[in-house]
Amino acid sequence: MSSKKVALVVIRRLPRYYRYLSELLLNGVDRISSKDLSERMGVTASQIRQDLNCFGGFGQQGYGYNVEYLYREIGKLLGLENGRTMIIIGAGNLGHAIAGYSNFERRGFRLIGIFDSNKGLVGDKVKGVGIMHSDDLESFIAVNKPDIAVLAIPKVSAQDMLKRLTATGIKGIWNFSMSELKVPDGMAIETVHLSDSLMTLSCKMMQTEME
Amino acid sequence: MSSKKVALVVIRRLPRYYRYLSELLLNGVDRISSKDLSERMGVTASQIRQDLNCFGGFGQQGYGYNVEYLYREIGKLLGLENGRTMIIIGAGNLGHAIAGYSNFERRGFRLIGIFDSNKGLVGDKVKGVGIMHSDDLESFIAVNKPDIAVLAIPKVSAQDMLKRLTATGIKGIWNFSMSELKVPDGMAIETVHLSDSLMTLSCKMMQTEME
DNA sequence: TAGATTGTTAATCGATTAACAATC
DNA sequence: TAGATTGTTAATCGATTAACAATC
Repeated sequence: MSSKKVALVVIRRLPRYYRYLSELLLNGVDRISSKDLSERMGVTASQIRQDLNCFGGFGQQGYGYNVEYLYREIGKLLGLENGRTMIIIGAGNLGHAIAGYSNFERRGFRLIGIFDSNKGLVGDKVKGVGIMHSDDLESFIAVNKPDIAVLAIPKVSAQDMLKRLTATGIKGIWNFSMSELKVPDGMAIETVHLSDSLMTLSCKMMQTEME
Repeated sequence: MSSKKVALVVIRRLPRYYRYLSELLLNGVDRISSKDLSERMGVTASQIRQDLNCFGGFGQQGYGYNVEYLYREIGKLLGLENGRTMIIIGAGNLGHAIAGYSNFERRGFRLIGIFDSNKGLVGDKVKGVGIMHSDDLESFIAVNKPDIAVLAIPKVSAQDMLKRLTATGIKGIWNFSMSELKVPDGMAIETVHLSDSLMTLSCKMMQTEME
């Protein structure tokens, strides 16, 4: 049933198209050609057309793309119209920071719970969402069926937690723990490797320093 | 002088090699072949050898690689032996989370200052480092010469702040703001796009959902 | 209709993998 | 020396760019 698998490099470019289209929309632009968009984004027009055609024909020959239509279609591809709900596991600094990140709501993600294994934190509220004890995770998920779990816990507990989450049938993991987690089929994972990212910056600095 | 430029895809793999080698070292393994390492990491041995040879020959025919030596050499490539110092700009949730992220110290990065434009926060300490007012940024940099500035501020202020930082001669920017920042030659930037990452996860979920 | 611009096929480029001679 | 494994070249694969026929 599934059309042939879309390359991850293409998927990773969709959010960027989405952001640019969102801005065009805000500026009242109602149509755009791949050439025009390519110049604003600093990519080739070919790439834009190729990328979009992985998912279907959203444009019209001789006209270009309708900004609002394309924006909404890419939103659908990104699953933003599904009204994703999420829970954060780990109410440390990082958990708090993610909870406080207002941009997610703008994209249709809704935080419905925060969990921590420290009983001292239970009952506190972050952005109006209460912190619950990790022991109650399974029962909460069974009732509220969140789409995404955000892992903001130390590396050592991450693998165990993933196992528990797998059993609950949760569909997406946004992983900030250091671990290299393997997820079963039918589950999606996206890892943000902060420490790798900082080392990459440092390496880039080495390169520029010796130019 | 610079040997031919190393591809970014290769640079981005170095931190991962570094982590694996660190673990081998911890486990007392003192030599490893590209084949053995490739199996542990789930990549090809060819790729490991190609990647390493972008920077020089670190191995020995018939023997493989000395773990400690290779670990230290990759550490050098990553600039981890430079003892990088960093400042965080923006003491909101994200700034706090980054400050509290102990993994950076382990890799030789040292936080020496935090700045915020909110006078109410000035004087507070995070992880033993005091929050200063943004007005004092330039004078602080002039005296303490930090290597890296972490941008944990809203999108609107990011472009301005980058301009100020450019004037100070700072060499690396770790950017958590939404903006697509352009940096001048001689400056390195690494952007962490949290909201793009979350949308990517959501898109991956769409793909797995329809399999 | 003529002009514009897509969707798509073909050509190019770069990155990954395979193969093997060099050598420890 | 023989066996092992690198460093490096050649082959393959995939992603990007160019070109153009289809068509609005």
